[in-house]
Amino acid sequence: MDYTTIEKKWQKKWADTRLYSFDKNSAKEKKYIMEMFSYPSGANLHVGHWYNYGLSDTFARYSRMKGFNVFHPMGFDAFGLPAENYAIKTGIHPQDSTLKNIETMEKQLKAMGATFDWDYEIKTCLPEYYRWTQWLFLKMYDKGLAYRKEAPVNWCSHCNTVLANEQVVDGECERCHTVVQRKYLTQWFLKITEYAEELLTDLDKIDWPNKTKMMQRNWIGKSVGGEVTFKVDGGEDFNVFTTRADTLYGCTYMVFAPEHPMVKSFVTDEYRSAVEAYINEAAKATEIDRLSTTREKTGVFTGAYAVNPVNGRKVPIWIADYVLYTYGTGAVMGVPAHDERDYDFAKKFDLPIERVIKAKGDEDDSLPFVEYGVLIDSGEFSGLSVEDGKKGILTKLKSAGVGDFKVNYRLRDWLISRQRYWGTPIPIIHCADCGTVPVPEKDLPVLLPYDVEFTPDGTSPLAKSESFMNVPCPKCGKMGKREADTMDTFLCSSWYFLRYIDAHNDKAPFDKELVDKMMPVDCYVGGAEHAVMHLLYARFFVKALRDMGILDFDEPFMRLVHQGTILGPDGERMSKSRGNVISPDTYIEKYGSDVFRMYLAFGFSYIDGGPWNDDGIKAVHKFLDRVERLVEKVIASDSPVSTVGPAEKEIEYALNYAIDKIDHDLANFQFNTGVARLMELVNAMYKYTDGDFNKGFILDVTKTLVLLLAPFAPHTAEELWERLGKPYSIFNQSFPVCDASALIKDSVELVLQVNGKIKTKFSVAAGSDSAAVEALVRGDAELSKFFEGMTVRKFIVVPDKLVNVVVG
RNA sequence: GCCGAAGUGGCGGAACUGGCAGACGCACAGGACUUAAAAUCCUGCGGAGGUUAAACUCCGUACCGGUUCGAUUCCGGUCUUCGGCACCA
Repeated sequence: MDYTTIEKKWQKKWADTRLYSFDKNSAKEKKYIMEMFSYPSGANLHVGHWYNYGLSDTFARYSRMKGFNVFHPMGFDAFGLPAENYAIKTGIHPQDSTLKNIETMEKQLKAMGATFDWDYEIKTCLPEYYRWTQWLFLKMYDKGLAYRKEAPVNWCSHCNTVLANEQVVDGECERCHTVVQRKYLTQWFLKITEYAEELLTDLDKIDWPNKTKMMQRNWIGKSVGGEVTFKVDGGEDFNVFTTRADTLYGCTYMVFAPEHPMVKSFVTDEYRSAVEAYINEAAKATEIDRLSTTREKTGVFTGAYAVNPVNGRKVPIWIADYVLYTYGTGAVMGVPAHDERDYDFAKKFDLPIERVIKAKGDEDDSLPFVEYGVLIDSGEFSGLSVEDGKKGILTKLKSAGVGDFKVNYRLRDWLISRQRYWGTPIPIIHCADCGTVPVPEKDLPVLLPYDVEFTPDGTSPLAKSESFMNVPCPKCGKMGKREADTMDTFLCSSWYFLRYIDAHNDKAPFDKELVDKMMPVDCYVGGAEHAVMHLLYARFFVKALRDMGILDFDEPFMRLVHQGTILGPDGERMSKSRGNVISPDTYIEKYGSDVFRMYLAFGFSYIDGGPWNDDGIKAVHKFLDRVERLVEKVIASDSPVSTVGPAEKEIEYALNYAIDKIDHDLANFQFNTGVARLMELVNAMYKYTDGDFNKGFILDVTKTLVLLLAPFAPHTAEELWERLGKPYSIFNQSFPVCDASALIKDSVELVLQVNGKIKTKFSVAAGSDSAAVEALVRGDAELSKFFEGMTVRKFIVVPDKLVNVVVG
């Protein structure tokens, strides 16, 4: 078959007849299926796009044939750093390169022959979209969920610019190799931490891969403990968070994060220069390095002391970079006897180590001892269990007003400010008198000006546009300045699934009723690299919007599937520098998109991915040709047979087995085994049609075969459906239903094991109970000879599966 | 380093809740068809031993150990590879 030609033919017909146009008013049950939209980076679709979109489309087609009203939209995550960097390098404006890339990708996505309804397409860089991103930001602001505070950025003093983490290589700027510094800027945050608890508990409501839920749980990082108020000797109070309040008597020193603002106030003159030098050094280390448990601990004494509220004891205050300012209170109590990191630190700097927990029995008694035991040398609390000790100590501190029970989360608020051009402008005006003033709704969108100098020179690109920056304050009318930063692109992707549903609404981001009806997304497919950030931000957005009354459900994505990664033929991640990039285009030209898609379906376990292999694609090509020959052979046949005998029974079995399995496989994204079952069916049909056969019978089987093939190879199936004389379109047909009665077998084969080793196989009537099988085995000389003369200790029968005779 | 996964023939991969390891396909080998090749069709194909050929025996799911009548599957440990680590998206 000339796949390229028939693909063009059917793509045109599908488009002309608007076959995949979504009908909002359909009476059928809706199914919202979507893939993570793509970033319009390079010019052409990558194998990864095909793998994600092509096979999700197979799932969408299957869902459609299963009777659902499928909503399957597509769009582009069009803002972001790469386009801006490309512009800095080439001088081509991000908007021009992005829109051009989108055009190319649209064309290629259409050539894929997927069921996308392009009427609902989204491009996040267009004002008609980002206008509503701004609107949603303002809602967050109104609700008190958006606020400003100081936060560090990576700063390259040579390039005079903020660097993304990606642009920092070994602590240096990737372009000029200047050592990157931490610089503090006032930036916008969204209060995702307010939703920490719900983000954690609602994971139980959704059908997501366990590993993804686990990663989100750990990212949110709930710890139950308490806060203890210490006092700087001769200075202010400060809090530390601890999950081990029971070890408070064992606190022998205190550690502050180097960037903690209090450090400057209590450091003594004698230690000031050493502390400042350390703070500067610490500013260079990455967070990953700082959290490393094997890295040599560093730190300096500040000269100051802290007073332990439980016993009035004074302990030295140090600073060390293993304490992070962003977690807890930015200060921790050092209990070296019962914490690994504190132990390492105390050993290195020769700080006292005092044991306050003893093992319950004669367990391991070495330090650090991090197990739960019994309190010792802890005043009135000695003798208590760890659990009771925590409660007792915190209760006492609480009544004295120097502590309380507290739950802490590792999750931090979401920093959304970006000192870049190619993003959604933050709709805020800074006024000398009124402070931060939101742009009134009627003035949205705040348009991103086209003509802006975005080469890095120390300020946000937008700050350099006079016409953009200088506007009257909406409150008092005096001249103010616009916010010059843009938003993190993760904001664009935190609500696009809502906009798809009502993509052209120019009165609101979307119609509430429509969104409540269509959401949540029934199946969301995308890479595991988004397991935490994007997927957590989107969940947060939905919960925040729900609390504002903008929508009425709790979770955006009911089911989540991660596709794997297709590697280069060498087993390495595809990259231009490695020269192992497989371009789909050359294969599409040669074999067509059905063959390409079906190879991706057959050659890999969907969630694992794996290395590309040219031989595999030939195999699929061969298979589709084989299906075509079979169809032609059946149509052309004038075989006179019309009887239905054992051979037909066998085909019935093979057919229904295939329907049953393929149905299950498609529902579970197990495309590779689905194709394998199709191949088995085709093999059986070849055997059956070798010689004379019942044409009427096999013609029906062939039609069902083509229906089963349709989600995997849509163009080919549509073509074969037409050749079989069936009416357009195969995608308005129902997916075949398995006839369970054809799968019932009279007898089954059982395995006979002796001591777990297979000896032989034998047949029994299907459904025979254990007693009957045991009697049969014992009574049959051919079977019992395998354990003749031995003492049978146990006789295990697993009905319809096996027999294991345990002898001793 | 921390968090989360993965490891099965020469290769891609299969094995639903612990029950015949290797489905399906590739590669390879042999055969049929052909003047020949391609295409197509048929047969074989984890390793070692064994046999004229079979039968049969042992080993085998990264490695070490455990639970169990029985482990690719569950538990503990080790190694390797991959994803994420808050400004790539």
